[in-house]
Amino acid sequence: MNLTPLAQSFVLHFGEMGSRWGINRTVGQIYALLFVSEKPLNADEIAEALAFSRSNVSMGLKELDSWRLVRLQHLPGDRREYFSAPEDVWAIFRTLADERRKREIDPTLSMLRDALLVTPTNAPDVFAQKRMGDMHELIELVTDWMADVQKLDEHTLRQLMKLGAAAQKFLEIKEKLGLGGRKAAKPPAVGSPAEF
Amino acid sequence: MNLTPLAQSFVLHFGEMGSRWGINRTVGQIYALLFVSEKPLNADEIAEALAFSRSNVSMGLKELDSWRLVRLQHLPGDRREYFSAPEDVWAIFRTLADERRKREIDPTLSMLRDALLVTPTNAPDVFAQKRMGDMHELIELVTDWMADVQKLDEHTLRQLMKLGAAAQKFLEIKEKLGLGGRKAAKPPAVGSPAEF
DNA sequence: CTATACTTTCAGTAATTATTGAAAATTAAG
DNA sequence: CTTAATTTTCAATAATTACTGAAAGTATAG
Repeated sequence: MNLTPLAQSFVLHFGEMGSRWGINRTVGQIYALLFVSEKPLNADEIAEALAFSRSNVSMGLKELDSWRLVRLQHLPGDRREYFSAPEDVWAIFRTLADERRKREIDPTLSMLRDALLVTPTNAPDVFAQKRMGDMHELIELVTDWMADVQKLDEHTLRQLMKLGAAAQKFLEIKEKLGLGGRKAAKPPAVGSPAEF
Repeated sequence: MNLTPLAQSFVLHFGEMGSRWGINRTVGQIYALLFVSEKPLNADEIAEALAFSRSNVSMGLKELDSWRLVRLQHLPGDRREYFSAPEDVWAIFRTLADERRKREIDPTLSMLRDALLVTPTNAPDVFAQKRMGDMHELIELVTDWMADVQKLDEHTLRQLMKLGAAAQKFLEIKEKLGLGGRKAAKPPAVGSPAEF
C-alpha cells in the first residue's frame, strides 16, 4: 500500500505529535492510518504502509488496544486480524478522556487522598497539606464534572457546548435574583454568547 | 534543606507522573516542591532539596517558566532569583489548559485546516478528508467551549461544575417543549443531579 | 571599572525509550 | 495430530532524551 500525500501528511503529523500526547511515533502513525482508512487493515498492511517492522506494529496495536482506540475484527475466509478505528468521533473523545483520566489523574488523586489522611506534625507540613487539599478539591471537582458531561449523548453534548457562555449568563442572572446571597461574580469578557 | 516525608511523597509522585504528563522527572519534582513550599526558593535550595545539579535546576525552571507555571521574584538584600508556584489553583488550571491547548491541540487543528483545503482527487482521499473534517469539527467545538468556560471566574466556574448534569436536564426539558424539533436525547444515567 | 556572585549554555555522558529480527507461542486448517 | 500461517515476546541495538560539570555569560556591589 502507498499513502496519498493527504493521508501521509496526516499520518506524519500524528507521529510527530505522539510524543506530546504521551504515545510514541509508531503508535501515533498507526492510529492515524487506521483513522483515515475506510477498510480495516491487517498488521502486515500497516507495517508496509508505514515502513515499520512487523513486531513494532504488533506492539503499537497492543498499545492502542490498551487505550481502547482500535477494534479488532476478522474477515471471512481470512485468518489474519484486521484493525480499525471506531468511526464515531464523539465516542473516541469519550474513550480518550476516560483513559487519560485513568492514567494521568486517578493516581494523583489517590496519592493526594493518602497525603490528606496524615496528621501534620510541623508547620511546613500544615502548609503543604493545605496546598494538597486545594489541589485535590479542584481536580475532583473538574473530573467529576467532566465525567458527568461525558455521559451525555452527542446531540445533548453539542447543545451544551454551543450553550457555553450562555450557561454562565444564566448563573449570573440567578445570582442577581439573590438565590445564593454570596458575592456577585464579576462579569468576565465572554466570547460567543450563543442564544439561550 | 531536607524534605518531610509528606512533601517527599508528593514530590516523588510528581516526578514519576511527569513522563505521563509530557514533562520530565526534574521538572515535575521542581514544580511539586515549589507548590508545597510556603516561601519562594532559589535554585540552589531546589538543587539541594532534590539532589539535582544546579544546571539541571536551571533548565527545569526555564521549562516551567515556558509553561507559565512559576513566578520569579527577588527578595530584598538578596541577589539570587527566587521562584514560587502561584497560589490560586484555579488560575493554575487555566494556565495549564491554555498551554496544553497551544502545544497539543493547536498544531493539529492547523494541520487539519490545511488538509481540508485540498480538493481530493481519488476515493481514499475523499474518505480521509471526511474523517479529518469530523475530527476538526469536534476538536474545534470542544476547545472553543473550553476556552469559554475558562474565562469564568472561580465562583461562577464552581457553580457551573456543580450544576453539571443539571444543565443537561435543562436541555432535555427544552427539547420536550419542542423548541428544536430534533430527535429527543435518550436519558443517560447521571451521577450527581445537583439541584437547578 | 573590577571583582564577585549568580545564572545559563553546551558538549559529553548516562539513562531511558523505541525498534528490530529471531525465536517462541498461538491458532486454525487439513 | 501435524503442519503452516499468524501473532507475540524478548534480547540486542539504535535513537532519543535527560543530566552533569565546566565554561561562558550576566548583572550588581563596591
